[in-house]
Amino acid sequence: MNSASEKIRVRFAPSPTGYLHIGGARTVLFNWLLARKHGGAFVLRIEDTDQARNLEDSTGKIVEDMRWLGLQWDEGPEVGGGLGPYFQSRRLEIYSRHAEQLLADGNAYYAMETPEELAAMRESAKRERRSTTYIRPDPLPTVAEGLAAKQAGRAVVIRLKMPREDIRVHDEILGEVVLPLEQAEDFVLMKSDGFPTYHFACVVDDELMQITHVLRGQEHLMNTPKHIALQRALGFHTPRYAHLPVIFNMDGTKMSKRDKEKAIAKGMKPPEIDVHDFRTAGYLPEALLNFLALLGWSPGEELEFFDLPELKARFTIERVGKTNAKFDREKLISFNTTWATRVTPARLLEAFKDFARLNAGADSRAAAALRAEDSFIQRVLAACSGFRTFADVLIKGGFAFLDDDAVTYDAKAVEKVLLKNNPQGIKVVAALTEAFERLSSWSAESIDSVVQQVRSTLGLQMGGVAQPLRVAVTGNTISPSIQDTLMLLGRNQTLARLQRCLKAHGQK
RNA sequence: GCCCCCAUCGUCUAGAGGCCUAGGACACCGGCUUUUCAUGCCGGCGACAGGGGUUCGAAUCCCCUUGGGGGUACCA
Repeated sequence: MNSASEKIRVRFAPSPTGYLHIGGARTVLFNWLLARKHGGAFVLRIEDTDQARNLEDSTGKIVEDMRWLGLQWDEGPEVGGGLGPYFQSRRLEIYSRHAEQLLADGNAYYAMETPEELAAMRESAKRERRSTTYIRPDPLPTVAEGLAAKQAGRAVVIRLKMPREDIRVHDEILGEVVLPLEQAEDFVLMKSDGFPTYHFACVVDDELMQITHVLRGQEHLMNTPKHIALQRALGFHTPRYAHLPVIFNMDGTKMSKRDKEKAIAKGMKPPEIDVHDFRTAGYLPEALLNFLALLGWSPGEELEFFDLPELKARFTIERVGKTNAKFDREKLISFNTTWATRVTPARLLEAFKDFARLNAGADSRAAAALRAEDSFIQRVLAACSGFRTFADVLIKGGFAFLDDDAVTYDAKAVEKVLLKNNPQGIKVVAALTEAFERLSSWSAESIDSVVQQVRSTLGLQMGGVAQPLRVAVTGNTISPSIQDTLMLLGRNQTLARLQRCLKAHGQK
């Protein structure tokens, strides 16, 4: 899509209203890919022009999520660049200057309708089944009149005089899109608070930051004619546009932060929506990225797994699809399971520690894991292989990080496995304890021989021995194989936990 | 309401007129493995929204219908 001579410059322009949304992450990824693919530049620009919606430290959060994904920008917050500032709130003079030019050229005008008048216009438009709501004043207020009104304290905005013609857009993904301007109206450029609207700031900044390709969500498609009209009025060039399909929930609703609140209200576990949610839930960025890439893009071959370098090598805008996609969490989980076995042990360790840090405040096992030796964490990870997310590692292997007396017993497991049948399980635990006390060497083989011995002595099935043992040392019915479980604990800890269990649940 | 976009298995998709009795992956179902939970391996089920054209021939091109999505702000 690029001529060889053109240096590609793309941007991601989020408004700082919270964490990076999963859909935004996909947009970041595709922009990053396009820039890296062609040796271009990836700009991060913060669109903080809505004073009411800006959230404290939102930029910091977005930046952190992008870094976690491994999608570094070349210009923008924290890294600077020659075409800044990269926060729109710090570019106010630039927008005013361009607004004045538009006013002077007669391409824009001051408008002074009150909110009530605008509401009335909307009403009548609806009644008359018109698509345009705003009616251009005739005659237009002069600049002098606008200034005077502003001076008098009235709320005054600046609107663009839209040309009366259709606008044809060539979209790199959608193809030719004809947008009849019959229904486009004179939209606001400068708000009465002196801030530019999104449309205005976006067009001015894209020009000044020399953006060549605009890759954004399809919800922006209908903004494009406005932007093109504005570019023409300003004498700007028009970048190439590519509108990405939208990502939805499996039920077809939009993935929104509101889903979390709704789930909580219903007493259910909130779904992951923001990148940060997936990070906290124990997903690998490798898996998330791979999954996201395949949401809207396809390599055209029957290949499924890609890391960033491979993605970079294969990505082309031509292979981005037009159809909206649903976010299949099951498939993401499957990707995560696979990626956990594809990354190096060192990388897996690093990712797990990141997860543990994020969860240390809420989960004692995560906190305990942070105090463990790296090599020990790796042994736990290996013993839990096949896990879905790191959250499952905590469930299955968390017992290994805890101090012996910090182990809590699951009431149901204790009842079912230890206490039932006057108490069958406890007797097994007692027998095992004695046998293990006599065992001097501690290996998977010796552990296994003891378990087999006790099993045949008591005439039980394997499960009848392994489960009581598992509950006794981990407090629960889920853990790695019994040999791995005991190897992780070692002889001393195993014996300590067995004795503690007998003390807590055994017969006096 | 008006404008715009989209349309292949439940989901993500391959397919750019004959290679298609439509391929892959996830999910699902069945089997194997098994000391818990998972993983892993093998097999199975499963789609071109409907109707008209164009063509020797259409999932692929055109039109209509239907369905889904987006826009219609002094939000971005």
